[in-house]
Amino acid sequence: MLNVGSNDERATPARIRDAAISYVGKHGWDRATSRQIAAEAGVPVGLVNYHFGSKDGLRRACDDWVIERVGEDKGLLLSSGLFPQLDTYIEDHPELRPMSAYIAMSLRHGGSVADHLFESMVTLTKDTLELAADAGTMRRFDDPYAMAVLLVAYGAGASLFGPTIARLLGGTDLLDPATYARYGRTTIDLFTKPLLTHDPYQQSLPTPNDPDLPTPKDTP
Amino acid sequence: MLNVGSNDERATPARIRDAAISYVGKHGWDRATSRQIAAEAGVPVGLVNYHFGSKDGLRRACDDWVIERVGEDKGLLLSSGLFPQLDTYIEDHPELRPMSAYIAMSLRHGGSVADHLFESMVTLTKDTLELAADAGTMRRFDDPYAMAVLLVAYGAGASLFGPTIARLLGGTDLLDPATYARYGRTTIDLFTKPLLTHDPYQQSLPTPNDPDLPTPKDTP
DNA sequence: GTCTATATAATGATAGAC
DNA sequence: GTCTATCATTATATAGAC
Repeated sequence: MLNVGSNDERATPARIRDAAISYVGKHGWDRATSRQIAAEAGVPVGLVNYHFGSKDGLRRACDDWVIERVGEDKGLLLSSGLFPQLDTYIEDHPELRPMSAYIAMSLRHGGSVADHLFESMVTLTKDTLELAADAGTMRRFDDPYAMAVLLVAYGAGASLFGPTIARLLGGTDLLDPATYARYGRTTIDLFTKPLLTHDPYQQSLPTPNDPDLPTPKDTP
Repeated sequence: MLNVGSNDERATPARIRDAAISYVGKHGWDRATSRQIAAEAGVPVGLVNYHFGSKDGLRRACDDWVIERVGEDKGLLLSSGLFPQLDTYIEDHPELRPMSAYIAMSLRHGGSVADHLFESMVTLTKDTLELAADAGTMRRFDDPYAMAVLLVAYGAGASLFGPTIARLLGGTDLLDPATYARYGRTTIDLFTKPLLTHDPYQQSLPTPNDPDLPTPKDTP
């Protein structure tokens, strides 16, 4: 029987998996229940465990599927929430939105998806830095890999706290034009002119006024 | 009766609250159960709801308590996980470790503690930037508040992904000397020399080699 | 493969003895 | 205030009819 009369021609395991990705992207695995996922997929609870063995089996299947899709689709990787600037890719590919939300939720909670994604993004960023250096838009670094790791972590912070950043900057969404203008201007300001006036690895810093207030980028 | 013979002279509500902060710092509120928290506090389950009404009441009490403590102790704010460089404060004040873990968990999941902490850290960072500018160790910015917001978000990303960063940099803990040396060197490298060679708000960027690979710090 | 019905365990919350 | 015992609900997982 080939799902005659159904309003969704995908195979049942795929429907359940996609429903799980969509629901977990909104609520996370901890709050998600097998019943809710089954309801979203339009199947009874029993089928979930029939096809995936257990809730944890479903989670592994979702993680593997997302990791596979991220490996195939560079656009999905770029819109994975590791750099807020790149989230606009989703607007042209709305079918990727549930998976992007699932990835963002995975980044919050950690696990294999977060690890795999972070590493992929580091590799891509390192390559991008080299291309930018070749093109002359960016300088080169002593430790390009470590620099890519740092930049991905920074981008992840900006992405995870995007709503908070937007609110403090006077907007509701970081990608709203007025809010993003201020955000982008600040980013450019930070990276076009040196932040620190001295390199503490070459000469000692002048003593700050208040030793109890270490500068955020100070070294121990 | 004043807890005669008990091995903990604190009042019972405080014991339950501290046990909740400790347990939730490790597992998060979703996975934490009233029974586990009560067991850690050495009291039966009934007492939890007697003193706090419900699990959600206990959560509100913990959040309020942490926010209050963060307002009183600047060191706790600085070691709240929003800048990995500052976590060393915990080593001198190990009694703050459970609350620091609770704060880190709150940052992952959002909520009132995360919002309050982020805003406090922005204010402190903005003041610190001004002090550093006065001392001559840092330049000044067109939009100091937005710059503080951006730097706190970046620091939060570095903190939340600290274990991942450490692993990719060849270590196990970001604060291990060898690992932190590489991390610190990269941070200094990033902030002592300009990253971008052109300011796109003043002149157009040269076309990159691959238009599908936007540079991480590009503007829309 | 799909469904209904159920088994088993754990949860938040409460009642009542002391 | 503190404890034991229990309620009602909900979760995951499974058994068995079709």
